[in-house]
Amino acid sequence: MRSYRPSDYPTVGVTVDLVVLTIRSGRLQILTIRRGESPFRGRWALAGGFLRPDEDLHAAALRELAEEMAFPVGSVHVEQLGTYGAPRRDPRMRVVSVAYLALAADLPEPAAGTDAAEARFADVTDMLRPGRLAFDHQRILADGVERARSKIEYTPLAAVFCPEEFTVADLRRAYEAVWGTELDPRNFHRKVTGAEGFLVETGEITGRDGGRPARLYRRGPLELLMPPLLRAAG
Amino acid sequence: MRSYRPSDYPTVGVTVDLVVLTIRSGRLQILTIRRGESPFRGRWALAGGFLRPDEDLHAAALRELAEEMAFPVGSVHVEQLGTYGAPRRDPRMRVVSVAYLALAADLPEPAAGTDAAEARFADVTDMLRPGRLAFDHQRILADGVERARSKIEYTPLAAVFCPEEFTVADLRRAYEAVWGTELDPRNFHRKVTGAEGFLVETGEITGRDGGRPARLYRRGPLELLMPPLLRAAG
DNA sequence: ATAATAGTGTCTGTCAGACAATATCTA
DNA sequence: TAGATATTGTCTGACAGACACTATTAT
Repeated sequence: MRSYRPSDYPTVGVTVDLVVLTIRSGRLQILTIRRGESPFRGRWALAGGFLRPDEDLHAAALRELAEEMAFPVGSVHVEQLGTYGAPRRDPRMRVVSVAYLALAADLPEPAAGTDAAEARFADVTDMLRPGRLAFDHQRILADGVERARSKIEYTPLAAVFCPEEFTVADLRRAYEAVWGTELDPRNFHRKVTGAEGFLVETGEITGRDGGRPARLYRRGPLELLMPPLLRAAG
Repeated sequence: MRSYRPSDYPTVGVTVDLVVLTIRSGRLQILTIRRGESPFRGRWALAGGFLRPDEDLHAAALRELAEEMAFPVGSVHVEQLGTYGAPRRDPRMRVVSVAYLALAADLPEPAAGTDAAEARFADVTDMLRPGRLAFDHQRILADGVERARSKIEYTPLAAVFCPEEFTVADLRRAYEAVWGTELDPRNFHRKVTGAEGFLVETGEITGRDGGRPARLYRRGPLELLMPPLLRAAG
């Protein structure tokens, strides 16, 4: 029925929840907020909040991100992940949550928001275990991680996990962290440097490690990786 | 802010809208409903309606589908497409629409719903032209078509556009209709019959056309096509 | 020298696109 | 017979995984 009298439908709260992924210490990590109020008081949850009256969904996601992070929104990738609206997923009232996926390079320590007691990054593998996250956020996180894992197969998006200038090895370690696999450095190198437009050489090289210096690259203009990288082995 | 007093946030209507795609006369077609009331009265729009109090999002999509179609829900693929919530996308009130994508074999003629004056299938290429659809439904349709086009690359989903038993040529014509391209029948044949689990032979053959009879197949258990089919040429 | 990391070259198997050739029907 | 469609076979080029090998640094 497409009639718009408010009496026709119940009060529904619409929130925007965030799956914020980054790589720290070589491991894929997720931003979590410790809840300051009931239900699930003291438990960890995804960042999120209510959609505001005149706010687009995407804008709400960016706002939530900025609230939690004191954030340099430049090099962050944000995309809609999916919407979760099971009738009793929030015990207090009907809530439909639009989840967003955010991927970013090693972020500054999070700043706790208004009514969130605490914010931190936690290992994704840990938070994917049952009972670690409030509400249905474990499921949302699982969907977000799977989206990230498949998206870096056919887009150059893994570069957002790296600093502005990065080596091929940096990029490979980002893939390894997200996929949880090991890749052959030589085949990986050949593949990504051979993909026209994926990487742009800066002309500079590193000199810090105990090996041959590596060239530095920036993200190129390529948006779609054809053929895609394969998760099994690189 | 994650506090749940109703005064904190505005009234938001949540609807579920449907991009129902099928193939008729060799062309990809979309289910459209002629609107019976303002705004956009008399214009065509996607099927859809309000989420009910105790209803899951996916269940709402299936209900809308059944309402419009008098539907055999068996061989239909339904998945969430995305959520659209720009502040003034509906001129009357704030509406957040969760869009679903439904793919089905040649469907029975649609049955008009409660307050929809009329329902019909229309060519997708036609409805993608500006101004054909009400609200932001052109954008939602475009997203749905792109999702379908990419999804049949790496899943055996194109088979839902075919009858229960179908020939390799039937399947190829489904791909051609969705992608809007022509595929080499010989390479296509080799590819899909060679993909373990994509197709299961029924043992029967056709005899109706003016050529060599073709074997009949059913959908196999395969869920992910590796390597994927390529849109450019098959 | 040895360890460590960066990068190149090469081999082999698989699979894509192209298309010739064959099989089996209708008219 | 000609025409249409189904199916198989074959050729060639591109690219994957595997891995030997060279290059350049730190210790």
